[in-house]
Amino acid sequence: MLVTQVKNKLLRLIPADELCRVVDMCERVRLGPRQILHHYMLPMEYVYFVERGLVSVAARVEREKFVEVWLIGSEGLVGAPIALAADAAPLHRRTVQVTGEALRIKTPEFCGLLDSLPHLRSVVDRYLAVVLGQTSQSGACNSFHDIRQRLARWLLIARSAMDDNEIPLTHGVLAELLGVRRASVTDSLEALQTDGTVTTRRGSVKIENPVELSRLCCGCFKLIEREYRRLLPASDTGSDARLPVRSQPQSPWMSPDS
Amino acid sequence: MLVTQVKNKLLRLIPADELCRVVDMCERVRLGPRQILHHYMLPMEYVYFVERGLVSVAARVEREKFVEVWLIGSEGLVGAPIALAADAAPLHRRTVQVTGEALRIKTPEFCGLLDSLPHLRSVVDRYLAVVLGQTSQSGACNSFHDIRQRLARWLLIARSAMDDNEIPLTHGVLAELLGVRRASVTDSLEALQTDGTVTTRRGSVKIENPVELSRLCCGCFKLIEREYRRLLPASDTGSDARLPVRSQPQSPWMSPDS
DNA sequence: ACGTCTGTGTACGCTACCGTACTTGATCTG
DNA sequence: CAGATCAAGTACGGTAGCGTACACAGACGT
Repeated sequence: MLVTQVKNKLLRLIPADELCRVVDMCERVRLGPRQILHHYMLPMEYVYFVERGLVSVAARVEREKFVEVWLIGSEGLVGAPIALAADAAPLHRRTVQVTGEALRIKTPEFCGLLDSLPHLRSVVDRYLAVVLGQTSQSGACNSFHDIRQRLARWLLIARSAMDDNEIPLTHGVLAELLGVRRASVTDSLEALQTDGTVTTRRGSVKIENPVELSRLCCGCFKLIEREYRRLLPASDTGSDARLPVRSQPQSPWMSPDS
Repeated sequence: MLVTQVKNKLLRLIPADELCRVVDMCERVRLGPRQILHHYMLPMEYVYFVERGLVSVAARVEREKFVEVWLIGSEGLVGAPIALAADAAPLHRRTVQVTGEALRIKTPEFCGLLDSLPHLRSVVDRYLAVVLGQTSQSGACNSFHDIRQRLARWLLIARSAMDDNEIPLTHGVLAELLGVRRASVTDSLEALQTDGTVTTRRGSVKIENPVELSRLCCGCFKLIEREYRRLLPASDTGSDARLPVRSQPQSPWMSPDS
């Protein structure tokens, strides 16, 4: 598999030698519509570095009723909590929401790589910190902001995760993910459309004006996005990104920048 | 400091030799009422192993308006996300809600210990997995269940965190934490009181019947509690528990300052 | 072209929860 | 003991979001 074709942003943050080791053990798979990558309360066979598409992680709140808790696109990894405890990811269900593809690797092999590839470990750890921030901020947002703002936040996060302004999902699916009525989504989307920030077609929402949308949204999105950028700065130079020097094994603590 | 007097449940899960190394670098401090252990967006100077009392972690949802995202008692650690990235914990504010005491250690020294004490690392990792589960489940719960159920969940989690049926907080504080009106808390508590599961005094709520309360609550609490027990089984023997460890201490990578 | 299916617009009554604010009761202070 | 302060109970109108339901429209297969 050609390393230079890897699109996953976490993988693109690790140096070429480690990247090769990882990619060698991966297989490229298609993420089919509504495919369940991980069932609720079952062991996780693979972890997936998403290359294209969108995967949602949802918590069970009732018999056969799930609400999304975080979102994974090409900036992330499906199954990251495995890195914290090999048996650590059973509360939630991972479902493909937008088809695409991913590099997948068997869980035990992934754990092995984490132990031998320090940059991979570091990137996954930092990604987990972002997920925790994103999830907790969204959770607070859920209990405080109205549906319109939460929908705006969701669309903006999805846009970042997919690197695409077009989000091919129906109102019904969006409603499920947000844990609200389908009709509420329709109403909110209409309002956003009136503001000129999005347009809708049957089965798809397109973000026309992200900047304006982000202004209409609550502050939660900006906090989440800033956190991602702070902990996982984008590598624009591909797999040859300059990588941070390993140093100061005694004290990796650093003071946050301004 | 006497190692045998350590009450923190995470510390009690690591073997005696590691425990001594940790405790040697800690100082025992009092957690005063309404004390802010970590301000929003500022570097974290210390991490705290809570020995008694209750600390809440809250996300900013508006100018000077915060909503709780998770809860820490003697079963946990204030500042755990530091273990994922030394600069990883700035989105939220940590406030003492119930006075008590804690063992605190300077952040850089904590990071150093993580790299040299594999059992400590393992316990903290697993605790982080629990926090992620708890936070995400609560977030979903926030957008789906009514105030009464969320209050019941909160009380049960607080009870586990404090190991005490008496939760010395006013309705006003509970309302702040849940992100709802003070009057709504009064109403819900009254309902729970009618059911005979709790009693209230001025400035305090006592759980009279945890089993029944947990039945009235949504399923979210049970999921959260089960996850804690699964990943961090209680050590009745003090310090001889065996949890899996990472094979390689490391992770000194720092993000390039931007 | 046809019926069929799935997605979207819209409506209606209902309830949980909100903002506000006033009253009563408990605790502290001088 | 008197007065001040803070917690808790209660009330009331307003509304966001709910469940349900139905009609219409774009897409699709035969």
